[in-house]
Amino acid sequence: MKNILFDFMSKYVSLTEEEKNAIISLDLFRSLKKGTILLKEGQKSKNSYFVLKGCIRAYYVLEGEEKTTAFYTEMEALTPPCVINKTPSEYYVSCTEDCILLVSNSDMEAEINSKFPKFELMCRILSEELLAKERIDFDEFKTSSPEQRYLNLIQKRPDLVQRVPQHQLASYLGIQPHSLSRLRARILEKKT
Amino acid sequence: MKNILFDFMSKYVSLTEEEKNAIISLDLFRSLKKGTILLKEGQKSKNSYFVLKGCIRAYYVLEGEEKTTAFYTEMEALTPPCVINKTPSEYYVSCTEDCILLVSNSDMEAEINSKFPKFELMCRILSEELLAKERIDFDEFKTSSPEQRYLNLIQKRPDLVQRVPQHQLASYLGIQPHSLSRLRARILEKKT
DNA sequence: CCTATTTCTTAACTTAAGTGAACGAATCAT
DNA sequence: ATGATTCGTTCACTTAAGTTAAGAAATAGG
Repeated sequence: MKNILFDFMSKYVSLTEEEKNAIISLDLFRSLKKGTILLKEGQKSKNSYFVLKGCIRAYYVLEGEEKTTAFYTEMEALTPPCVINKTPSEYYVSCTEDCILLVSNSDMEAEINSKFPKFELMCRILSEELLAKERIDFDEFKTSSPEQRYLNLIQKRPDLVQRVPQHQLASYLGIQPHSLSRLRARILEKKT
Repeated sequence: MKNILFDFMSKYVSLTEEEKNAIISLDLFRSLKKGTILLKEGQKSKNSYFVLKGCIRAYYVLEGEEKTTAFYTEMEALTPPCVINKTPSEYYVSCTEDCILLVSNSDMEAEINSKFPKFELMCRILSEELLAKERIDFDEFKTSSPEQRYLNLIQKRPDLVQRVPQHQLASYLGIQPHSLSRLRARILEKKT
């Protein structure tokens, strides 16, 4: 697991043994069971998550309905908006599978970053990349139909379609579960 | 104009006179006429934009149609994905009004950031904030209907509805111009 | 293993968005 | 000023998504 992390980080900065040890000594690795809730609506939190194994999802509860808006799988990171804005969380985060996560908190990050400018640099580059990616995803979403979005998802994250329940995928695609069922049937018919 | 910039920056870091002078000496301020194209599809660019006055928009040309996906107005910043990913741009950026912009390039930013760790810190915080905001916007988009999105826009960015052509707003809302017209008529009827 | 719950699909109906055509209004270029 | 293009609205029609209800399939818990 440590190697997976350091491989990931090496894409951004090269680390000395001292720096690696500093990270390990923080003791950030956590094993969590499927269904574990990491963050609840209304809660204040300083925790960020990096998925080493498994899948976590962010979802709102609106009028009693769960609305899933994001999945984070291997090598993906989530710092919930409530951590950045220091406000109570608008949404829930839970493990959709057994997970191994890196859980860090923002105070600790600030300390590490001021001690190792290299980490500060890595965090800046990483969040710039994530922002660029998020904007492209948003743009694609805006400019395509539900059907195109589903076909696009099959191409780009085929694993998600397999490992995640349909009704969670539906709201991720911005539609009702019924519509996703119908849409899938429609696609199957076209193929034949 | 310089004051507007330094007021903005002061929310993130406090600057010494030396640092302010370093920024001014970079000579980043640009006045641009309405209609000026800042970035074209296929073009490689290292430029980021910060809007001091006016409005710029990002749009794709898909099957001959312009699809506007974002507007940036006063105090908003755009670093196009092509700058981050070092790839040819997927979209266009143009001025929808006469603008005063700060135009910086990524090489220069890297140099400044390594010289002044304070700027590195500011950039990290800023992009984390923008990422959090972008995710919330995306979540809201996913979980609401075109009509709700339009009503939401009137609340959150009433200026946009005034200063930007309808057909550009439409694709920003993820719908066809015709649908926006109809939707507006529908809302007016409900009110009476 | 069996029941209870959740999840997924299908179908019928309603509502809204996509599409194409037509028209007036606004804008732009000459 | 005027003719041409672009822009916004309206209408009729098509297509797809929202909604409600019902039942089959899968899953979880005892």
